[in-house]
Amino acid sequence: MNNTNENINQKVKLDDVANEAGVSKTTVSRVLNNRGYISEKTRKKVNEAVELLNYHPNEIARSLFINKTFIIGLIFPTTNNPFYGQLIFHLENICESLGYKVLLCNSEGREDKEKSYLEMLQRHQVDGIIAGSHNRGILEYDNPQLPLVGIDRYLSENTPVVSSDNYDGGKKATQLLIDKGCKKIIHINGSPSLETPANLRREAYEDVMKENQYYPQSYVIGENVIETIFNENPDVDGIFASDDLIASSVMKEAKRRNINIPADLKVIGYDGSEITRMLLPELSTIQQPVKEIANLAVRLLLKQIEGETESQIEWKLPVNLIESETT
Amino acid sequence: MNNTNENINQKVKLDDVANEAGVSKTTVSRVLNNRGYISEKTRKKVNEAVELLNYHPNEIARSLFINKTFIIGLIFPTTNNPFYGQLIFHLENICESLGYKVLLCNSEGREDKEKSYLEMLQRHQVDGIIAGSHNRGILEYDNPQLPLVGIDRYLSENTPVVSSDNYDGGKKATQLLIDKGCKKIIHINGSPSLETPANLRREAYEDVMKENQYYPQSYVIGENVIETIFNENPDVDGIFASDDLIASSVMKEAKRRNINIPADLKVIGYDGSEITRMLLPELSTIQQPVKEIANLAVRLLLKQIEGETESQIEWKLPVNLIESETT
DNA sequence: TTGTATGCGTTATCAG
DNA sequence: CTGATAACGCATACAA
Repeated sequence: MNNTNENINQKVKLDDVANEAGVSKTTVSRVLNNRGYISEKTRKKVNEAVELLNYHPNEIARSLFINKTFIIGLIFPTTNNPFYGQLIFHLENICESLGYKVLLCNSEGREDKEKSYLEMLQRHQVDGIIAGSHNRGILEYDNPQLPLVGIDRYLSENTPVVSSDNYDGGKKATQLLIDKGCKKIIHINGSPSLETPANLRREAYEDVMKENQYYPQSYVIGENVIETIFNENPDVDGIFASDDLIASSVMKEAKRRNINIPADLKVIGYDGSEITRMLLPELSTIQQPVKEIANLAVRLLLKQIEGETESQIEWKLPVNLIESETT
Repeated sequence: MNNTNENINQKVKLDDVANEAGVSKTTVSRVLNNRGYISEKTRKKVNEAVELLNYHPNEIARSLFINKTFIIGLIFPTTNNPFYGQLIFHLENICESLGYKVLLCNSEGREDKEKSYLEMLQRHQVDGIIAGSHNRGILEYDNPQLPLVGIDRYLSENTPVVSSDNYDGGKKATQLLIDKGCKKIIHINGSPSLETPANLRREAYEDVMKENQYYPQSYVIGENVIETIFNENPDVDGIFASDDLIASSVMKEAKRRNINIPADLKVIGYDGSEITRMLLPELSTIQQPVKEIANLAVRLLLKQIEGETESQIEWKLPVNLIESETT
């Protein structure tokens, strides 16, 4: 007893604290978790022993017993992207404030990685998963046991999806270009076959174009799309890109071709994440309410974890048009 | 037996698989872990049962037994930053490829958060921690039991630090500005009191300036530094910022003041992360070998985890000067 | 080649 | 108010 060296070579456990304090481990557990009645004297003894031995409860053992890990899995394409970087920051932040930790998974948009991550997270007994990526939704996300929320992504029939109001965003972007006098407006987006809510950006674009008697022309992101667009449409005077990175590539290519923005070509992007706003403030864009999206996603997930049911599946949060110099 | 509904309302465990296959759970465990001799027949039976019941081993229970979680804690200021976003992406990627998962912690550079994360990670029995942030090194990072690696950050006396060759980077940046004819060069950096390896960027700057008979002038990041710099030094013609985000702010302020870059003012940053290169390609910068840093950090950590010792503490990886339009 | 019994560190039940 | 004991799901030593 009173051996301050107990913690030298081995992790100290409940038993060690109990020995040090001269009580049973049940009592120590009770002190630590504030359960039942304990005399002030033993409480003090125990706390001193905890302090002395620098004891840290083993969450793994605890998790095994209570059958809950307080861990949330996050599956997104990559943190190396302004939008996802910001989203993941907020997701982690909110989880942390609610006592949850996050296991991070960079799927790189690859189905095989996503699949193995999903499996891994289940083995690790995560309490729930928040996933988003512009992948097809074929995955085994339909385990009814597993609390799940998608961000801008349909995961399975009944899993909640949180996203910005993509349709409204697409509408605002297209309308702005039209209002600014563009006649030949082109839209760039991911493949429609991915069936993500981001498709609504395209739908809105097409609807607004038609309403204004213009011919909608959407290109799918891929090898040299931007060059192709310029080559095939020398008279293009407006481009609505479905994210800011693409918009920045458009700007770069326009510069290379000596096309003046905004005089000859107007460009608007989508996302409006902090880093993009900082590094490319001249880009007009549709800003997503990233923090609110993260917040809602976490709350919907926790509801599921706590067994509450929520009938609403789709959640759309309002976007914000940022008019800058490229329009 | 042969009840396909066993997995409806409860997590299926080893015992369930054993029952289904008509063997003991020891046998199932052996099949799953490829240990000892098993007949082809039982192996097949077991695998079928696993398939049928959609069994996922409980990593938590496994971790408890083998006293290892295969989880690495990552403590960094925020994923909402091009450099850290990219670094964390690679760290996670490399860990994943080696069978480790990562618990993500956004410290926001706050000491209190960092402290509580550190505690949390230990409770969760992570196998090791990789941390980086421009904080002071006062934390309780000196638990000799806990494998640890710092990135651009001194954590404690003997914990390995991986960083870019900050001194060489600072030298290259400063020398470039001098070579380009700048006479009045100013450096912006974090507080020297933080005692991070990034201070070497400042040291190199000061050394090179003195060598060239120029007067070194360093400003510390803070409220309105950039405005202050321009106000106090109307004749400044070169700025070396210790990261690209600051450099971009310098560019913005210069634009506001109608100072022409690079004609009247040359600017160089530090980091050269992918996103910055994409969104602000015109910025000259010192590029860190992010992937190599991540790779080395993980390998050094795993060495510690596996009990190998490594005497070298400081690891400096070569930087790459990217000359673009701002110089 | 397979099965039984034990323990990893914790919490909860129940008895004292 | 406190302590002994079982159980969480798994992997190992030891038997058979």
